[in-house]
Amino acid sequence: MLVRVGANKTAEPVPSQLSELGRAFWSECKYRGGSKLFKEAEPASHVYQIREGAVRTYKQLSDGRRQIGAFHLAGDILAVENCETHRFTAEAIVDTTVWIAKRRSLFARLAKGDIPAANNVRDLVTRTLEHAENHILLLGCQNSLEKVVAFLLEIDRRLGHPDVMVLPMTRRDIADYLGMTVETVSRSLSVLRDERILSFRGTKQREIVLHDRSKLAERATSV
Amino acid sequence: MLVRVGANKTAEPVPSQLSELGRAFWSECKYRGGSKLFKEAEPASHVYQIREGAVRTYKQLSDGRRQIGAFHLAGDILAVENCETHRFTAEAIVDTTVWIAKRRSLFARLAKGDIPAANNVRDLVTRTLEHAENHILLLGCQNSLEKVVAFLLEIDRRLGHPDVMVLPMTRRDIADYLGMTVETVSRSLSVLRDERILSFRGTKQREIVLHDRSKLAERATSV
DNA sequence: CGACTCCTTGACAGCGTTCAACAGTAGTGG
DNA sequence: CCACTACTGTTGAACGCTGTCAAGGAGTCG
Repeated sequence: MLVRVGANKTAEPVPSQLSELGRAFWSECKYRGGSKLFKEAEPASHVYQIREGAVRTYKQLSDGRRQIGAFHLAGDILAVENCETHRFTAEAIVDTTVWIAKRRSLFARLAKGDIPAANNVRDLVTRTLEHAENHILLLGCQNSLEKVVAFLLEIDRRLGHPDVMVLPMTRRDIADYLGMTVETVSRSLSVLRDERILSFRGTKQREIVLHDRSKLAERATSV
Repeated sequence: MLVRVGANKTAEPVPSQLSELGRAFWSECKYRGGSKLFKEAEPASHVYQIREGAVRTYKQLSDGRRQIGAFHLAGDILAVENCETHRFTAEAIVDTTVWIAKRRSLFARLAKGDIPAANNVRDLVTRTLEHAENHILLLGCQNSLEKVVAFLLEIDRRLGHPDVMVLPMTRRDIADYLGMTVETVSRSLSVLRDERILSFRGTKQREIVLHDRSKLAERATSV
């Protein structure tokens, strides 16, 4: 389930905003796809930085309805904004490597007046809020096709506009992120495929090639 | 539109978390219903504390669709979390009195190591995030009746469970907050009225009496 | 009074859900 | 290797919730 392998020893750069905190600050953990990093309402003891893989954060209702708040990809930092307890559950979508750091260590730095660290934390929280507000706009105002387009543009941007977009998440994850059903997600993707805006690579339906990003963006909701 | 009347001189207590910042910190402004406190994308120069009245914050799409992110009532503090620029528009719903303070003054305090102020700011931001995440859950997972029930319970709680709930906002505001149409909001309220869970006082449809809060809560979505 | 806004209600349509069937893939074990 | 199962994703058909359109009542303001 969870394997701590000690402080990181790789030579890769830390691709994030808290890198200044230094290597010794973090230690590495691995999670199998489907296992939880933490659960809603648990005490928030650590912050997480994704090194490889992907994580979904969600809230769930008693009858099983699930709302995914965000997908977290390599480089993303997680749970900085959670205070005493986690307000949602975090689950590895695929096998995932993360660096974790104790929140206490981080706050100790902040208390000592570490200005850059404080700025980084503030930036992270601001970005989280911004994402949530855009998500609210999407859920409240957009129709199904617009939602799927917005999702594709978001992931494409966050993956750095790759030739082939490899989605770690299932259609169900996408549906629960966009507040719709898997069937409607699938139908919307089929519409975009029929319009030659995208295609699936090979027989896998999780590898998407965007043929016309500007045409895709035209289908998006404009602010 | 906007009338500055100088530092506040009333004897009322400051009903909020930033009260320790002191009276001299704030000055009073009045806004007519419908006028804007600030617009999306404007530089964020002040923070706002509502003394009387109500404010809606929203984002708007180019075709007119509007998503209200939150309603702010007396005592609420606004725009602490906005960094360089405001990420949404804030508009007085009715005639509203606010205290405003320069962000620079607040940040100067934080920079000087004012721990209580920093904690208060962190609490405010956490609460804002929590509200946004619950809002996402509502918009993504709930049907129209559940949304209206959630709205009523939220306002009832924030007004301190009054005998008569006087809504400052229109049905359109409620609809744009819940991601539905005015007609459906109206129909949902009629359902609750027909079930004797609530009634309208007098001929005004903005004054609501909750007859059975536990029955109302049963209709709510449970986590 | 007329013009306007706000709200409710009815009729109807349509978007998205629900239900169902089916195909493709992956994993497991004989 | 194949059989079997579980899971994932797509597509079709029908239903129903919610949006759209329309009408009308009630309150407000000049």
